[in-house]
Amino acid sequence: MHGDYLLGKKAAVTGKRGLLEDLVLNERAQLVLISIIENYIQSSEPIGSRTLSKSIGVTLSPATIRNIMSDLTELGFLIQTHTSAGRVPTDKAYRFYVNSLSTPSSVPEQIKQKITLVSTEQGMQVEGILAEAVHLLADLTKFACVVSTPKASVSRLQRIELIKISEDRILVILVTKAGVVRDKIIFVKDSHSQDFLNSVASFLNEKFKNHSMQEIREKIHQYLVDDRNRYHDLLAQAVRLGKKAFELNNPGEMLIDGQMNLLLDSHFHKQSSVRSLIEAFNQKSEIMKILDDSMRQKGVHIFIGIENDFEQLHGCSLIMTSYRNNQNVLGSIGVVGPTSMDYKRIISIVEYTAKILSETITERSYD
Amino acid sequence: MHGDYLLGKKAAVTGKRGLLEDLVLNERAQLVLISIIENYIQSSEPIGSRTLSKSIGVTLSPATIRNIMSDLTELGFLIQTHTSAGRVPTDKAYRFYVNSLSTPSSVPEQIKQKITLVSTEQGMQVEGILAEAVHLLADLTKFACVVSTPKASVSRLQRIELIKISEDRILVILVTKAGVVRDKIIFVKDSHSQDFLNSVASFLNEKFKNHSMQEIREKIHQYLVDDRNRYHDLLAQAVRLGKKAFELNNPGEMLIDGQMNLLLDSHFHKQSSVRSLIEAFNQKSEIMKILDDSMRQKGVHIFIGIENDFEQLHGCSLIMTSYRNNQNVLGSIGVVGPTSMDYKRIISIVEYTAKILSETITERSYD
DNA sequence: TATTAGCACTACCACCTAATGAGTGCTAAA
DNA sequence: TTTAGCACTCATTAGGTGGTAGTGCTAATA
Repeated sequence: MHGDYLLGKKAAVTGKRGLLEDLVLNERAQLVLISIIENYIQSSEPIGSRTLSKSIGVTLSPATIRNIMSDLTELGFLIQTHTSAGRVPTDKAYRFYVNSLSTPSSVPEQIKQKITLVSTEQGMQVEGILAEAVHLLADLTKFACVVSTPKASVSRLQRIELIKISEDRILVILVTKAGVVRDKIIFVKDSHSQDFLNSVASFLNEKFKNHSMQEIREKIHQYLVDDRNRYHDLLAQAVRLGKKAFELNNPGEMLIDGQMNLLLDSHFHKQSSVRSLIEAFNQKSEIMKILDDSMRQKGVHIFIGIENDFEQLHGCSLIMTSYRNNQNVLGSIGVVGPTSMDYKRIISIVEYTAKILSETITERSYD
Repeated sequence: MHGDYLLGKKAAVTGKRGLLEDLVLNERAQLVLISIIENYIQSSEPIGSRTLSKSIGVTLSPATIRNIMSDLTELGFLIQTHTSAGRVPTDKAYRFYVNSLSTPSSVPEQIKQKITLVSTEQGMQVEGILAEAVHLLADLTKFACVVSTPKASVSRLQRIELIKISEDRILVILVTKAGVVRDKIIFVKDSHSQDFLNSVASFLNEKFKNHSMQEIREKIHQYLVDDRNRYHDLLAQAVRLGKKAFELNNPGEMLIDGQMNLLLDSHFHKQSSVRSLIEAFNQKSEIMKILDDSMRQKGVHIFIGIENDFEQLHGCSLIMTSYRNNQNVLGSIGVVGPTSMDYKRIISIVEYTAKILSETITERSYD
């Protein structure tokens, strides 16, 4: 048993592990661990002491490395698939590795050029831009990629339009500040003239322009409970139609691309993991939750292995980040891949894609 | 050599094969062939003479069956993976099988109920209905399913609306008779007032309501080349804006669902076929072509193996059919699966789903 | 005391072999 | 025309072998 052998001074003095574990590994152990991880990311094969002793920069004999490996295994950073096999990093190891990545690596110029292409086409709808972005990301990373469409509740109103389609149907067009156009049809009992609908629309526009859908719904609710408004005909009708128009029936959507890429990856070859991947992508709501969470905080979010709450994705790592216009965070975009992905590379690509996506959407926004 | 042994009377008299080959197999040979196919569809394993002699209805000794099989092999209906293996049906056999399916089998009540669910939700956009339909189809068949959105060119105008979004941007809303709402933003040099846009829109509505986009584009082109119209200011502007508004920039889209289902199928386990499937679904335009073709003719279209023109899909069979409202064929929907799929079952499900989809969309149409 | 060399041991892997069995084609008898 | 019988083929499986890449432990070394 080597025990304290790996521990840095802090831990050696206090004897504590737990939360401090990252600090606890001495430099050489860190070097070995990172080296194993990077080798494994490249080769996808268990790393042995001899192999490592050659590829590692410092001169360390296989035996020494074995000792270190043995301790790392005991600390839960490595596992062996069987007695006489090399070591494979655990989720914990990847977490350590990702935490140790201080300087974000830059995206190669060649890839940057590919990503910039998204923004060229004019007049494209926001959904089209998102679809192109997620497709591009899937193509570059060769993993599955997801993007959520701009959240209806946070986006602010640029304009509402009511169009009489038939006696009992009204087409509602909502244009948000972010340039997203949403249409839906509402059903009414009494027929209204187009002129009347125009007045209602201009009333709603005046009242609610620049407010978020969330706010609008709240205000409408207030109008509704205030009895005084009953006697003002236009107002009453406007509120009634507005309630339907702004009702949240769009549950927030997401686009997926490159799901099949995952199945080329050797880590997902087992029948069982294919099945759970299929289930995962069928049940979009769970992935949606993760995307939503990533919207709330800044920067890139990384979920390694079991760190995400969705059991079907426990064999995967997720790299998520948000995109925005210059006013609001709109949605998020990210990658789903094997835990042994090349984090440096993928993180930087996701980050850069989100940046370009944000710029492209900002250009089209009305703020 | 048994040669004529299998041939029906017609062929025995004339000695012709070629196009008549279907007629050429005598009844017993047909029975054997169909039995092999149905067994193989169930088991996905090469069928031997002994197995077949048990499962087949008529009493035929393995030896007899071997003779028949031998001839069927020679005629190109069966192949052997190796000398001592059972027989596997060829594309030609499936074609024969599908042609021989006269009475379309009915969909089980249980599945019918599932399919009817699509139509329940009110106020859903057409795209949403399509997405649900294709998802359902993928779920029921456990294969990949595709659906094309209603073609812009054939759909007829219900209403156009022009909304000033900013000084140089106009939001165009097109509502088609089928209930599809398309929006796009066009860029203009000179600023127009909303009032002016309203006049333009009502002019366009009056002129073009009920016309197909294709027709409208042609008419606009005529206006443009007619010099007399230059001096009519509203008309000239209307035509200019109309040209942009009706320009076909929406290349026709399609939705895919259940791609990953294919990878559970044993026939696609090889690396190479996974790769070509990924390519196939990445290059949507080719699948789009097939969907488009299926729109032009009535009924269910079946492409077995190499019968479709898209090389990446030569290992697959496609079952396609169109959906419509009560006026027009709008698009098509179908399944991509292994050549050894259960044709009876899949065909009936595709047919029924398209029927329900058509009904649902007809309800929402404005004709 | 930390490191390393040496050694016994383990388990996968690739290769071979032989036995099994499901399938065939051919021939001769019913 | 059908079928029984037989020789043959070849994929698959199980068992056995040597090689290899890895381990852990111990003793020697710097």
